[in-house]
Amino acid sequence: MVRDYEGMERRWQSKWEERGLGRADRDEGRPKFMIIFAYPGVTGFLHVGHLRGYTYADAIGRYKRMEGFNVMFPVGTHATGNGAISLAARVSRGDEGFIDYLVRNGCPEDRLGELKDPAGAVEFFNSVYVEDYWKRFGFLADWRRFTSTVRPDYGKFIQWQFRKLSEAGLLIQKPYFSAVCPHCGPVAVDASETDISKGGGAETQEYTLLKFKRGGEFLVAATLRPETVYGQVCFWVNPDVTYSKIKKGGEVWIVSPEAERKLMLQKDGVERVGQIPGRDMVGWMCEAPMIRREIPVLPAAFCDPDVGTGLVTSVPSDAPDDWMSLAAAKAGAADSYGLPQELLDSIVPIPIISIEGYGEFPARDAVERMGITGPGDPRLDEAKKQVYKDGYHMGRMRETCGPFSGMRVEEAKDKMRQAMIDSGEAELFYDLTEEVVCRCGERVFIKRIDDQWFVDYGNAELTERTREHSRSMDIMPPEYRENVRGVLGWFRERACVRQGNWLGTRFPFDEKWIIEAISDSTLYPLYYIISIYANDGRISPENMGEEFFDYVVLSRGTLAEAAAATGADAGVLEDVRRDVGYWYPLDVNLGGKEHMTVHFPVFLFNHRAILPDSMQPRGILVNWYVTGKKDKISKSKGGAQPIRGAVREYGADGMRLYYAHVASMFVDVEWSGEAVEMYGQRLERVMSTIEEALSADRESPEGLDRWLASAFASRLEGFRKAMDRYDLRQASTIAYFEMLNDMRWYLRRGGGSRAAARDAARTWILCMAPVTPHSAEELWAAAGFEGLASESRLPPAGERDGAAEYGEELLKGLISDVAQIRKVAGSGAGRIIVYTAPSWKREVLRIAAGMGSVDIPSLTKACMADEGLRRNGKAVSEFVKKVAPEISRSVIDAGAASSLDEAALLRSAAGFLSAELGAEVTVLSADGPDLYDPAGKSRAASPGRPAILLE
RNA sequence: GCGAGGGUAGCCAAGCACGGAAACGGCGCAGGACUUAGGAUCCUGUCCUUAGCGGUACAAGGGUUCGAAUCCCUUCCCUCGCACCA
Repeated sequence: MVRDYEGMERRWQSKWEERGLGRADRDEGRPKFMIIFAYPGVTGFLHVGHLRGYTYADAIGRYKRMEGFNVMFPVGTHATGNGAISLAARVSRGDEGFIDYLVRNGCPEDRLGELKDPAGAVEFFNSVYVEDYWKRFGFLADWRRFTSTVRPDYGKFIQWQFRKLSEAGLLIQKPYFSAVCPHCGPVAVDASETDISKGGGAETQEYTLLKFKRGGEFLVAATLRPETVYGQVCFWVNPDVTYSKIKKGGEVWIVSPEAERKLMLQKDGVERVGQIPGRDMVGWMCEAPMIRREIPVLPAAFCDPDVGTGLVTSVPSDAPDDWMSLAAAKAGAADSYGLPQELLDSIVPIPIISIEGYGEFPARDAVERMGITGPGDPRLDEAKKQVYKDGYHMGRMRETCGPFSGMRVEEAKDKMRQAMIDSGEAELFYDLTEEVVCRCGERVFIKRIDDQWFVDYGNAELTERTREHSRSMDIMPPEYRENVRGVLGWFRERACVRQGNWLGTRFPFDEKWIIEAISDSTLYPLYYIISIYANDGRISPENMGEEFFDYVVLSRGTLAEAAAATGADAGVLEDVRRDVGYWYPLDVNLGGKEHMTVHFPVFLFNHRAILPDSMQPRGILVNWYVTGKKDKISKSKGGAQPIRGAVREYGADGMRLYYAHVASMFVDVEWSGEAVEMYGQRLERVMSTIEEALSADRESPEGLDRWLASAFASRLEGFRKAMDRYDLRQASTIAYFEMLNDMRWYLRRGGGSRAAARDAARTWILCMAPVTPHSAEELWAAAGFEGLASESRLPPAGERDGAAEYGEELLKGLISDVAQIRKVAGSGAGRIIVYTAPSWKREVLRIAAGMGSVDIPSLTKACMADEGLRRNGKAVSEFVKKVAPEISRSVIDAGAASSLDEAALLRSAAGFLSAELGAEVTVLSADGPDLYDPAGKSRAASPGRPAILLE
C-alpha cells in the first residue's frame, strides 16, 4: 500500500495544533517536565544530521506527556554573531554559488531580496526552521514561546544576565589579542570562512620576541622556540629587505616593515624613526639574549618579512632551515659580502636538546633522512614541523643549557620564555600563520584590545560549586558525566564581548561592546518561560529592566515595588514569577557532542552563578552526529541531503524512526538513504500488521489470548524502562520489532479474538506515538479509539502469565529444533513424533521451584525425599546434575516448566504444528504405556525441551 | 604530549555502569511460501561440527572467577577534543 505521507502528516499536525497539545501552561496540579535542544545558529539551511537530536527531544517530550507530565518543549534560534550578516552580504553581492545553494535548498527566487538584509535573513530562516523542519517533523513544541537571540526582549534578558554576573564578581577586564579587520572589527578566523575571504586555516601563534643588542639598538627576532636560545650561533637577515627602525618604549628596534605594522597594533607608542637595508646589516655582531654571547649577522633568503619580524635567530642544531642555510653560507653563498672565512668557520652548532631517535643535531638528522640538500627545498617546512613536534613532546634539555639542563622541553620552554621576559630580553607577540583577508578585502591582523571583558569561569569557588552540582545531575552518556567535571576544571576566563559588525545584545556596562555568541546562549532555557509574555504583548521590552527579572526570576523585592519599577501590570508580573517557579529547573538540555567542551560547561556555570539551588538544571543529554560519506555533512559545505527533499521522500515518521533506532544516541552514524527507506518499510509493516490485528474477529486457541496480553505487558514494561533512561533505540526495538514479532506470532498461531487483539494494539500504538506520532494517530483513528494517541496516557503495567509465555516459547523452540534437525538430516520427514518429558522430571522441577536457591546436592537430596522419585534414583540424580545449574542460572523457569501441561498444549497445537512443519505431528508422552520409540529418543525429553523423532 | 572514547560474526550495530544459554536488531546472503512476475510481503536458515543436547568464539595475550564480550594487567591498532566554534 502506498500512503500519502505528506497528507497524513499535515492532517495530524493540524489536529495537534487545534487541540493545543504543544502548548505548555502552568498547572500546579500536574508534575512538569521541561526539555530543550540547543537551538541552532542561523547560518543557512540545516541538514538531515541536525534533526537527529531534535527528534530525540520531541520523542522524549511526547513520552513524558503520555506519562502524565505537563511538558514544555520550546524552540528558538541563535542569531548572534555575523552569520546572518555575512549571509546577507553574500546575497547582496550576488555570490552565484551561494545563491544556487539557497535555491537548491528551496529558497524561492522572489524572496532572495529579503535575504540581503541581515534581519530579513534571520526572519527568513526562523520561519524555515519552524515551518519546514520542526513542524514538518511533527514536533509538539510550544510555538508561542519561540524566541531568537536578536530580539529586543531577549536582549533585555541577556543584559540582566550580565548584571547578575557582575553582581557575583565574575566580570573582569584585561588585555586580549584578537583577529581584527581594520574596517569591520574583530572577525572569526575559522574553516567556515564566514567572516573572511582568505585564510580560514590560519591559527594565532604566540611568538617570543628576542632582543639582540647592538650598540644602542636592538635587532628583534621572533621565535616559536624560546627553549633553543642556548643553541644560538648566528643571526639571519634578508639582504633584499629594507628594515624599519622603530621606537618602542625608549628603545630602538629593527624589524621588517610588515612586523612594524603588526607591532603597532599590539604595543604602545611604536613609531618609525628610520630605515636600514638588510644588506647593510650583514656582518654585524650582536649580543644574543640569555646566553649573552656575541654572534654574527649572516644573509639568508628564507627570512620572510611577513613572518615574525623578518629577522631570525639561528639555531642550526634544531632548526632544519638554519642548518641548511649555515651550510650554504659556509660553502660560499655569503662570499659577496666579504665576510672573513675564519668567522664563518668559527660558527659551529651547539647540541642543546636530546631526543630519542635523534643524534646530537636533530636538524641534521631530519634533513638527511628526508634527503634535503639545499636551503630552498620546500620540504624544509615539513622537516621543521617534525623536529619541533618530536623535540617538544619527547626532548630533554642537554647539559649545555645552564640552569635548564635536564628539564623536559615542554617545561623548559615556558620557564625560559618567562626568564627572558622578566629580564627584559624578550616580549610576546602574536601573529597569524597565514595571510587572512576580511570579506571587505582588508588584511586581518592580531590586535591588542586593552579593555576586553571576560567572564571569570576560572573562579575557584564557582568551579567547585558547579562541579558539585553536576554530580547530582542526570548526564548522558555516562562518560561525559565524569568528563564534564574535568572540563569545568580547566575552564578559564572567557572573552565575553566583542566589537565590530555583529548581531547581538549590547553589553550593559559599555554599549560599544556586543555580547558574544556563547555568553548569550547558555542561561536562555529560562527565558522560554518568559518569552511568551513578550511575544503576545503582555510585557514589552521597556518593562524588562533589571527589577523585572530580579522579581520574576529571583523573587527579589515585593510585587508592588516591582510593578512600580517596571511599569508592568502587577497581575502579569505575578504570573511570570509563578511560571518561573513552576517550570524551572530545566529537566533536559539536549545538544550535539560539539557542545561538550563549550556550551554545556558554560550552561552549568551560568546557572550556578546566577540562580538559586532550586533552579539548577537536572539533566544533559548529548547526541552524536549523522555524518556524510566522507566527512561531516556540515552546514557550510552545503552538500548535505536537504531536509525538505528527504522528508518528502521518506516521510517524517520514517526519518524519525531511523534516527531513533539506527544506532545508540552516542555514536556517529553515516547517513544512508537506503537505511531510511528500510525504516519506512519497517513502519509500513508495523502498520499493516496492526491493521490486520484490528480487523481480527475469530476465536483464538486456548490460552493464546492470555499469552498475547502477557507478552505485551512485558514489552510495555521494557518500553517504559528504556524510555525512562532516554534509550530511544531500545524502546524502538521493542515497539517496532518485538511487538511486531509477537503480534505476528499471535496471528500465525490462529489468534484473533477481537478484544485481545484490540487491547494489544492499543498498547502498541501508544508505544509508537513518541517516535512515529503520525502513523500512530492514523492507526488510533482507524481503530476507533477515543481522542488522539498523542494526548492519551500510556496504560498501566499489565499482568504477566509465566505459563502462557513459557508455552509459546516451547512451540517456537520445537519448530526451530525440527528445522535444525531437518537441515542436518537432509530430507524432510513424513511424520514427526514429539515426546514430552515424563512426569517425574516435571516433579523434579516442581520441587526445585519450591526451593530458594538450587544446587546439585540440595536438589538431589530434596528429590530423594520423595518416594516416587527415589524409585527412579539413578535417572533422577543424572537429570538433577544437568538441570540444577540451568535453574540456578535461571536458564529454565522451573515454576512455569513444572506447572504447564506440555502434552496438552502440544496436542492442542498439533494442527498448527502440522501446518507449520508440513508434516503430520504426533505427540506422545515419554512415560506413556507401550511407547512407540524405535530410536530411543524419548529419554532425552525434558520439560521445555521435548524429544523429537523424524521418520 | 595531555584528556577522552573505541576495536563484537560479510557489513552496520546492541550488550559492557549490576559478570551467567552463540551473543538484540537491521542490511546482505541462501532455501521455501504466496504470486503472471517481483526490487513487495511472510516463514526458515546464515561460526565449525552434528538428527536438535557438542566445540570454538566478541582486536591479541595473560589473570581473577564455578562462570567474562562484560572485572584486572600487558601489547597492537583506530577515532575524537585540546578552547573562544550554538
